[in-house]
Amino acid sequence: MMNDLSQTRPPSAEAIARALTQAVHEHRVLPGMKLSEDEVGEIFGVGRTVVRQALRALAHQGLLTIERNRGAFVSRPSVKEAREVFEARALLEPRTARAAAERTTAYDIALLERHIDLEHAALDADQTGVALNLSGQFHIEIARIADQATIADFIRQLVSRSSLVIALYWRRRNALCESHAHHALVKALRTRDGATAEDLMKGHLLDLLSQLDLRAQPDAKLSLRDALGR
Amino acid sequence: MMNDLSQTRPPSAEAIARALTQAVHEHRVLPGMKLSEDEVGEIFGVGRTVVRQALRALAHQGLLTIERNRGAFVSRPSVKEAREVFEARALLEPRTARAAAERTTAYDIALLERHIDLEHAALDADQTGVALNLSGQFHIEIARIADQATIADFIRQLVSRSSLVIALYWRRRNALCESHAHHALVKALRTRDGATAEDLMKGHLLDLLSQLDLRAQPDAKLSLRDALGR
DNA sequence: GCGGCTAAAATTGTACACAATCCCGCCCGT
DNA sequence: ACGGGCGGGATTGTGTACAATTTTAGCCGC
Repeated sequence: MMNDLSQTRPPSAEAIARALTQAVHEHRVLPGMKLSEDEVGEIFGVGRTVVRQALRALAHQGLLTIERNRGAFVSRPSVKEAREVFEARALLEPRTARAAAERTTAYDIALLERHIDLEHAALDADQTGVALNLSGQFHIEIARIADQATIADFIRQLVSRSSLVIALYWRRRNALCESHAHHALVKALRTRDGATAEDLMKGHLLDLLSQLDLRAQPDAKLSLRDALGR
Repeated sequence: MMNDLSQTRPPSAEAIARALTQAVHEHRVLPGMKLSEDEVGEIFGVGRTVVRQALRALAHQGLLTIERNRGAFVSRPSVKEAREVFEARALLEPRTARAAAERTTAYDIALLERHIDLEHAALDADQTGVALNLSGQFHIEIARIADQATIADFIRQLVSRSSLVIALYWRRRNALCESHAHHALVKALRTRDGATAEDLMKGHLLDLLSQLDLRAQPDAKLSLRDALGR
């Protein structure tokens, strides 16, 4: 699975950050893995300077944790951090969904429905990682529809960390639960029903939280590099 | 006003970021100002590498805006962004204040009251910038008391941007309004009155927002360097 | 005088070399 | 055999040189 970017021009730090982010969101790179500067640089064909920019950007976003003189590791949120992520989402997303409902256009609806279709397609193809990533982007899309760039940015970070939380604490693997919740949300948005959208989002987040197992302690020692398939 | 760090060891990127952040929060460095890498590096006695880390960190936080091949500038939030900042704060802070009320310890109360004293002292000394910074930190302190690290981080960013918004859109200069609101909040926290704390915080944020003039277009071309007093 | 073009100066972007730090295996002593 | 200390290897941290880009000043022509 060669990245087509490497053929043309040296990818920018943002491009590398995006690629790594997607890999983490799709659970191809798991919490605890180390991202060596040399390794990443060689993979993407850039010097360490650019890699460091990307890694530090992801660290500021909470996706990576940089330990001085040790390197960058995919974050492993503690149980407390996991709860905090969903508590923050509970504060931000329901109201945002309500605001989105009052601003949704027909084009937005089409986009969201197409998004859900992609989720289904990924699930049918047994690409749960891809489906999970799309599922997260659905929430970001709603924040975008609400026309709240600042909040959307926060939600993006929270969804990102949620991906880590799910990787660590998810209970069972059959993740086909979300589809209906998302579909119901789209319906509420289509009918401009802000109150329902807010309630649905709140319930949806509680649902997600309830499917986590926040007792166990995470542990893992993981290899690397081939998880990206390179 | 020499920074005592420069005498001992080269300050870290975090230290530089903190110093710059404080300077911006205290309105000694104003929105639109350019932060040249060489200049900052010379001031703090470090190479550009470390400066870049600090600048990029602040950019990720929203305090600076980095334009490629042009440099780092203190962000100048648009009117829309200004509204978004306070809308995000309205979502996060009231609930957080309620949570804080239910967890406040006697030590926290003492800390907050001492904090308010410092605000008063700064105001009496006509150091409105310092007072403003302390006023912002008060909000961060409440998030810390609520024991919500994730949300506290978001609030920290929002308070930071609020400082920029105030620099651009503040209506009148006599900023002695906050003291009472903060004092009332502490009282609610002391009595473990979460509902009142939530209401007070909500009102306080609306109050702040109402004192902004969000019609005018900001513009300024500002000198630099001596604003830091170096 | 004014607009556009050109070149030089200044500033940021990137890579690389070297220093600092950490990790791990080895060795030695008990 | 086991624990502590030591040293080699590997990885990250930082400064610096050079490349790319932008900006600005100067100049010419109109």
